[in-house]
Amino acid sequence: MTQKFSYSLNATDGRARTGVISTPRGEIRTPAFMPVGTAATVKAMMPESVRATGADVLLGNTYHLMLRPTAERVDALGGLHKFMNWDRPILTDSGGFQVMSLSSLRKLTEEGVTFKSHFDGSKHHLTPERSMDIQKLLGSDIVMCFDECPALPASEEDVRKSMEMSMRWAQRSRDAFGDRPGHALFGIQQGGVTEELRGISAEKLREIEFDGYAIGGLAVGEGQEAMFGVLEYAPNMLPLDKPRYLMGVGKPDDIVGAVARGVDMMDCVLPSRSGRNGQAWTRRGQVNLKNARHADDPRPLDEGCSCPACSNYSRAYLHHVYRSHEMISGMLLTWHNLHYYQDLMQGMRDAIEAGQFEAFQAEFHATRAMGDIEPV
RNA sequence: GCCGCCUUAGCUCAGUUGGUUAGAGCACUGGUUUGUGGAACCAGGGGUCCCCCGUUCAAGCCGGGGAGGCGGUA
Repeated sequence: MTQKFSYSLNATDGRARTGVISTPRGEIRTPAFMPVGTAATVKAMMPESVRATGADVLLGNTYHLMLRPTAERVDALGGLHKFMNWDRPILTDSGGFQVMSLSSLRKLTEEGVTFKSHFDGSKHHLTPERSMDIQKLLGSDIVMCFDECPALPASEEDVRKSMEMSMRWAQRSRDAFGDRPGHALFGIQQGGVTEELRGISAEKLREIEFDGYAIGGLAVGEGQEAMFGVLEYAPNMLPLDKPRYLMGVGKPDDIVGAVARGVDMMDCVLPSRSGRNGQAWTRRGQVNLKNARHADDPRPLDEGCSCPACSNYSRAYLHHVYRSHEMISGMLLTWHNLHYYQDLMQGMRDAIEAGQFEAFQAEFHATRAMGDIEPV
């Protein structure tokens, strides 16, 4: 018999919580950070290296894989896990984020969204039903509802209308998903930065019933203060006994703040994208390896880090290979960034289970406040 | 020696029939990235336009002289 998808809560400390999501493809320790592998790869990383950083689950993307290589081709080749050589859980975004990020390339109606491919101009119709179909073809373990992610700032009226449509799409997604043991469907709360709208959205999602609940529509221009404001109440509107996923977040301090407010899962392109662009995230904050001050620095990026970039290479080397446009630059920094993010998650899980999360946060902020090490 | 071509930012080069504060790419100095259209993007610093003389209201551009460089030829 197929193992079911389930979530169990382990420990709480304040509003922060640890738990485990069980799937037929393995367990996900929460709070979890999920590296983003949009196009069937975490850019610049081998899957075994991603795993070595401590990741339990990856993201894939409906829109991008639909265009290329197409969901049907992935299906014919044995599914996304086999295709990309990652046998652990995969969460797929529904294409809802692209409704915003590719707004100049699409038309939106109640029925769904028509995208004009940035590759060849061909038209692709994405509806809740089609998004469910694609995510099924991909073999996704955690399927996301098709929603509209509106950019902020926006008028409350626009956010309300958008949220209401996303809730109708959530029902259509639920209906189309059907009964798929071992696979999960997550609803996505919308409502911008308005508590009332977030409440209406949460109520609707709970009524439909999902295997997990995402908080969507944040980190889209509102700023950290406003986002934390929403997180003061949004997680509490969602069921206690299901995972809560804050979509698209974020920077390390966003992540710590979100976990403190009861979030269980997050994803973000930042560690991987920054890595390819010469930027590192460390315990002492953001470090730009492009900067001239690293050129003669024999010290590691972060001497407290055990990743390959920090164990085997100097800042001077990381600086050199970035400036030389060598591919290993993106590889090493992406690895470091993902390793740091996973270290951070493990640190939070340990602290929560030990009832020390407040002290952990104080230490986290104190270390960052020190700033990066002085130049040699 | 003679003939031809060239000389504009650190580098490689654009610069209309003379007309505002002389541009680009790369390099340099920084910054930004939040459910990836991104090994991306943004901003900034930097120039006796080889030198001198002339013509002109006005010269990177036209004329003369000189200095470097490249090529050809004795």
